[in-house]
Amino acid sequence: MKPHVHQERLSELNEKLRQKSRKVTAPRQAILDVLRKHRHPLTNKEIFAVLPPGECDLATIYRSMHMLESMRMVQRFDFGDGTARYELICEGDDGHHHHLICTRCSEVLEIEDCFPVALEKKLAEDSGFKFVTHKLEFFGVCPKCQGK
Amino acid sequence: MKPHVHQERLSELNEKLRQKSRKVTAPRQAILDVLRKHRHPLTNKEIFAVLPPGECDLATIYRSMHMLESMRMVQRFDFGDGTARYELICEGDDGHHHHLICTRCSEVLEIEDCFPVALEKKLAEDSGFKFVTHKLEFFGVCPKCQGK
DNA sequence: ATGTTAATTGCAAATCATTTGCAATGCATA
DNA sequence: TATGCATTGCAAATGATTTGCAATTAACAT
Ligand SMILES: [Mn+2]
Ligand SMILES: [Mn+2]
Ligand SMILES: [Zn+2]
Ligand SMILES: [Zn+2]
Repeated sequence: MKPHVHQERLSELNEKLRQKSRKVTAPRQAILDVLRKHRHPLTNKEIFAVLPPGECDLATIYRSMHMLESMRMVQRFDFGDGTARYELICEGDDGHHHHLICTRCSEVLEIEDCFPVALEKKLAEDSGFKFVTHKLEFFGVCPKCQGK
Repeated sequence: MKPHVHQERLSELNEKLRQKSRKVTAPRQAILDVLRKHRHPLTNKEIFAVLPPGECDLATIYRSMHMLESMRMVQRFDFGDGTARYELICEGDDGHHHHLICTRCSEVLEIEDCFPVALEKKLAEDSGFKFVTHKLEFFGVCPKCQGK
């Protein structure tokens, strides 16, 4: 890959990792590179499949995603099929957003709007709950799949 | 259990099952009885635990829930912990609703409001998707758990 | 009431995603 | 370069769910 891209990523990684006595390793760099190239959430197995053979063990990907999630570098999503998906969190973004998923071909649309924040507040007040968040995903049939 | 309750449930079951050459069996009746007694979603294991020993195999519960879901007698929910939960669908209801779950003690509050229907329409128009639905769950810390 | 037949069940083994133990390896810092 | 702790690969363990199959049973026609 291009050196400057590598450097850029590395320094960004360094920043966030060094503070927590975490190491910048080849597997972690490789995983972040994969996530960079995709705009939609990926499963661990998908990341593993994209990675050059022998580059990184699947168990390492699982461990890495947990770590990256805990340090807010990736956001975890659940499409209801029993498999976790992860997306890189962009600069100055909290990662919170939603998707519209085709139930036939699994195409994914990124959804910018986030409604329930308003409802969230109301819920928190009414229920006495604090730190209220939500998970929301939309499902439907995409234009291509509507034919049959 | 009381005879008339049994009859009531049995006839309701009969109605829905007979049409599809499905059988009214003891395990299915027992499972529905358990769901009747609970207002919040239950996992298959929870249903299994409540059932009298030897009443029904866990695999049978899994199979029954699939069937009951396919005939719209139960609604499946996903709280993001990798375990499916099911709730009985009441008469004249489509089962669609949401929850507010305490991330500390797992207490569940049923949420009546459903926002995203409006957003759903807009999404469908903008994207060309059809049959758009959504899954939405809220998470937070309940009053009891806020102490520490 | 009894027989026929297809649906259903229990049980064990198989799957699938995810986690974990542990010895070997590799980063960060002195 | 040496040291120490984080990290990795690999294999085995877990936990939820599914599945194959022979035995059982509900539904319905004798
Ligand atoms: Mn996304
Ligand atoms: Mn509910
Ligand atoms: Zn949102
Ligand atoms: Zn809703």
